[in-house]
Amino acid sequence: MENGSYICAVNSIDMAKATRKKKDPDASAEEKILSAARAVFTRNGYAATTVRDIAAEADLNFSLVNYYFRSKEKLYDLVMKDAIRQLLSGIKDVLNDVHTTPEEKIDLVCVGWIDMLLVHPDLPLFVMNGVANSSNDITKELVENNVFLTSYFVKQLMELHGKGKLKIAPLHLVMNLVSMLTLPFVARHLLLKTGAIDMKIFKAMMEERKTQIPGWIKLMM
Amino acid sequence: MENGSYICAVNSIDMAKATRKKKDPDASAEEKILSAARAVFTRNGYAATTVRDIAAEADLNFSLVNYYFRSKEKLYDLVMKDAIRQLLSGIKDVLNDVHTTPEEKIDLVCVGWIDMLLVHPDLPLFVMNGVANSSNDITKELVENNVFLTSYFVKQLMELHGKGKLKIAPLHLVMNLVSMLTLPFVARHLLLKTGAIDMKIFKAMMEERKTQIPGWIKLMM
DNA sequence: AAATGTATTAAACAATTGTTCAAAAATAAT
DNA sequence: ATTATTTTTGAACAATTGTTTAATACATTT
Repeated sequence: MENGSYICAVNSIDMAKATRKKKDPDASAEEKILSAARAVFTRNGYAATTVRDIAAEADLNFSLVNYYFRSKEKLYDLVMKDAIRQLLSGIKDVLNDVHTTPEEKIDLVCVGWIDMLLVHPDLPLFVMNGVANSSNDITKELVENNVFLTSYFVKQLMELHGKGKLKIAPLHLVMNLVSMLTLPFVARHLLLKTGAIDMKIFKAMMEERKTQIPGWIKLMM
Repeated sequence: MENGSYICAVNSIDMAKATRKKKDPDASAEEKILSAARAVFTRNGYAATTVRDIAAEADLNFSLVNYYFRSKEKLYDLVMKDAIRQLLSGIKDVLNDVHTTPEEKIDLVCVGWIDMLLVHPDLPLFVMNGVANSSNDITKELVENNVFLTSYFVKQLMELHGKGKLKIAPLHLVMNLVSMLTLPFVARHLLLKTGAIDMKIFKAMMEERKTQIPGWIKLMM
């Protein structure tokens, strides 16, 4: 890293922190804060989260949050960028594989996406809120992990659509796929709080959808 | 009523500015605060909204907010309950109509729901956030407008499903319907900010989906 | 052991928050 | 016109916020 870069040297105090050597094997404080921030931000959102909440979750003095991450906002941006990557980067690889058919991609995405959401069910709502009022930094992360129009999957679909071998418009197909995969997780509190279903049934349904959604999508094709 | 209630269009940035100026001078202070609260809460959420923000939006002294509504939280509960009603009560009537077939209900719900969301595109995300950390009062409003398991529509579907005249499980059908209708609005900032599509294309696609979603759903049946 | 650098703590900071309250202004009732 | 009631205002409040800073504890290097 360019320690001596004059641009960085302007703010020497901040840079000392930013370029701090992590040779210490006991860097658990920074890690603990980051993972605590992930938990609290995801649970309560940016505005409802305090620096002291994060420190309490990490069981550390609250000054350490600013010591390691300089500000609440910078820490949030970090967490949000990770969340976006977690949400999108997985399906990005699948959809850009040149050796699989569109049908195979759909099968893989459905299983992978739902498996991921079963582990991180709050991620979609968290990211959607973050995107709504996003900084330039976050928008950049979005573009880099964008998968909706630039993927090889969509390219394959557009080719089929041009030949008349695909009924549905590619963008509608992607919308339907993402919608059916994601919204149940976003809206699950509504189902659970009203007593419509319980958590056990919800999980079972999501397991079913791993194989059913590909079938429904293929009916549209 | 319906003067200051959720007046905003799909292009929330432009419309928010346009409608912010022309406030009804004849509206009472209480009404002005309520409609201002609707706008600010829906835009920024509960925690990021201050009583002074609401008063500024209503162009009134900030003490009047507590004078008329006793507390920020009570005002928020009021707005949230209205939002839930706005979101769910419409489709509730359609789905409980004993004189229409399931197919007819699907047609009506798709048009009505998308028309509503084109006028109030921020409503789903706002309500989903509200449900996630909801009070008993709000949960009650949810149950009363619950439509997912108690509706006549689902009853019709379960009867067909029992007779083997419906392939898809009723609950999955409802999930798919609501998902395909709603998620594009929740996730639209992601599409817009990445430059995948612009607002004009988005609106056009939503118009298409009014008639296409019923077709796709019927393929699953 | 001494010196140096890093990690952690506690205290303090100004700014902002929701809420209250008494006085003032406006309106209604007598 | 005088009184009574309601509406509006501005100031004040205690609590909480993110951030900074100086002092302390710990670790590593010399």
